[in-house]
Amino acid sequence: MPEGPELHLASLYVNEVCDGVVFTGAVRKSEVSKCPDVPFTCEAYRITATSRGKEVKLTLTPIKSADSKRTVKSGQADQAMDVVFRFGMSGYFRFSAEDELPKHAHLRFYTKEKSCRVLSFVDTRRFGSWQPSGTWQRDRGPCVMFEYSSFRENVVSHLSDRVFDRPVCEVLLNQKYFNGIGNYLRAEILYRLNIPPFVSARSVLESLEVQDSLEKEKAVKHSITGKKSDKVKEEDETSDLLRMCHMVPLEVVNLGGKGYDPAKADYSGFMSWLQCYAVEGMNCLQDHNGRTMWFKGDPGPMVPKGSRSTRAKILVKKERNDDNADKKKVARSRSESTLKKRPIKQEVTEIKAKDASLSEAGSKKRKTGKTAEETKPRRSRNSGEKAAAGSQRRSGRIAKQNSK
DNA sequence: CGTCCACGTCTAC
DNA sequence: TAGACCTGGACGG
Repeated sequence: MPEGPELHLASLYVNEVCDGVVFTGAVRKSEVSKCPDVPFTCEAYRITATSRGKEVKLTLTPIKSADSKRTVKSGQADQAMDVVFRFGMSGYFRFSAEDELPKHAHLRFYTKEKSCRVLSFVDTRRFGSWQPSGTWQRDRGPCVMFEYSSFRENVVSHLSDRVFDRPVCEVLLNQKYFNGIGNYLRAEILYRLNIPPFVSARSVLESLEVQDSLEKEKAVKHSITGKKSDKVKEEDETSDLLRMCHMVPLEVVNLGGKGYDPAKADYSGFMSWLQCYAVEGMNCLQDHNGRTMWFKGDPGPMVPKGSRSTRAKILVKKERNDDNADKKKVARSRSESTLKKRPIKQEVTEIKAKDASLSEAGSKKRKTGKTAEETKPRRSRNSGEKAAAGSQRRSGRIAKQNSK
C-alpha cells in the first residue's frame, strides 16, 4: 500500500470501520513478528486513527463506565495508548471476521461482539513496524499533504543543507523533508513539472519561497476587489515543485480508492491515474540507492555512474487516442506544463513486461564504448531486493486487451 | 524449477 | 553505501 496517500486512506478506513465498535481484551501479535508487544489490555475500548506523512497512529481509548472505578482490575488499561505504525513495503489494515483473518495479520485488535471481528495490521513482507506508546518519528518532517505550510517552511529554510546537493529525485525520498513522498509519487511529481530527475535539488528549489505563490496571488486578488485582474501574473498552478508535492498525493487520496497494491482487488483507478511510474514507454534508471526512477525525456546530469536502465516492471499501458488530440491541444494551449495530461485513452493491463525502449536513457550515460552491463558488475541495491541481474530478458508480449 | 522485481526504511562496515 | 530485512507474483527455461 504504502506512500503518504495510502497511509492516510488507511487511517480513514480504520475510522470508518471502527466507528461505534467496541474492542476488548489484549492486543495480540503473530508468533513470527519481531515487533514489540503492545501491552494494552482493556475490557472495553475504541480505536481511532490519524496519519502524518508515511505514518499512521492508532489511539486506543478505554471506555469509562459508571462502575469503572471499581471494575478496573490490575493489568487493565485506564489510559489511552497510541500505537504508531510504519507500513514498510506491504502494510495495510483490514477489518474482518475472526475466522477470516488475512494471512500475515501481525497485530490484532479484537472486538467485543458475539461474533468477534478483528482489526489487523497486515504486512506480508514484515518491513513494517509499530511502536507502542508511540509518537511521530522525530526525524520525519511535516506531512506533505496535511501540514503543507510547515512542510514548505521546513524545506525552504533548510536549502543550504547539504542533502539538497543531491539529485532532486533522491531528495524527494528524504522523509526529513518530504514525509509522505515515495517512489511512485516522486516520479509522478517530477513528470508533471518536466523536471529531469538527476539535477540538483537545490537548483530546482532555490527560487521557491516560503509562501505558496498561488496563495499569495489569491490574497492579492481578494483584496483588490472582485476585479478579475488578469494582470496579476498568472502563475502556472503546476509550476511549483513544493506545491506539487502537496497536490499530487492529495489527488491519490481523492481517487478515494485503492492505492498501489497489486495484491488487492481493484486498483485500476490508481493504475489509470499513473502517468509515468511503471508506464510503458517511460524511461527508468536506478538512482544512487538502487531504486528505480521513472521519468520521461532528459535524465539530467547527475545520473549515477553505472546506473543501469532497469528492466523494471511495467504495470500500465496507455494508448493514445490521437483522433482529436491536436485540436484539443491547440484549444487549451495556455501553458506547456498543464498540457501534460495528454488526451489519452488508457488501458490498464495485467502486469506484463514489455521492456519498451529503455535503451535510450541507458545509452546516454555510457561513457565508454562498452555498455555499463559489460564493464561493470552491476551494483546491487541489496541482496534480497536486487540480485545483480545477469541475463537480459526481453519479452515482447503485452496482454492485448486493446480490442474494441 | 529459478531469477528478478516490488509502494521502505535501518544499521553496520 | 552496501547489505539486511521478508514474501510472493511474473516471467523464463
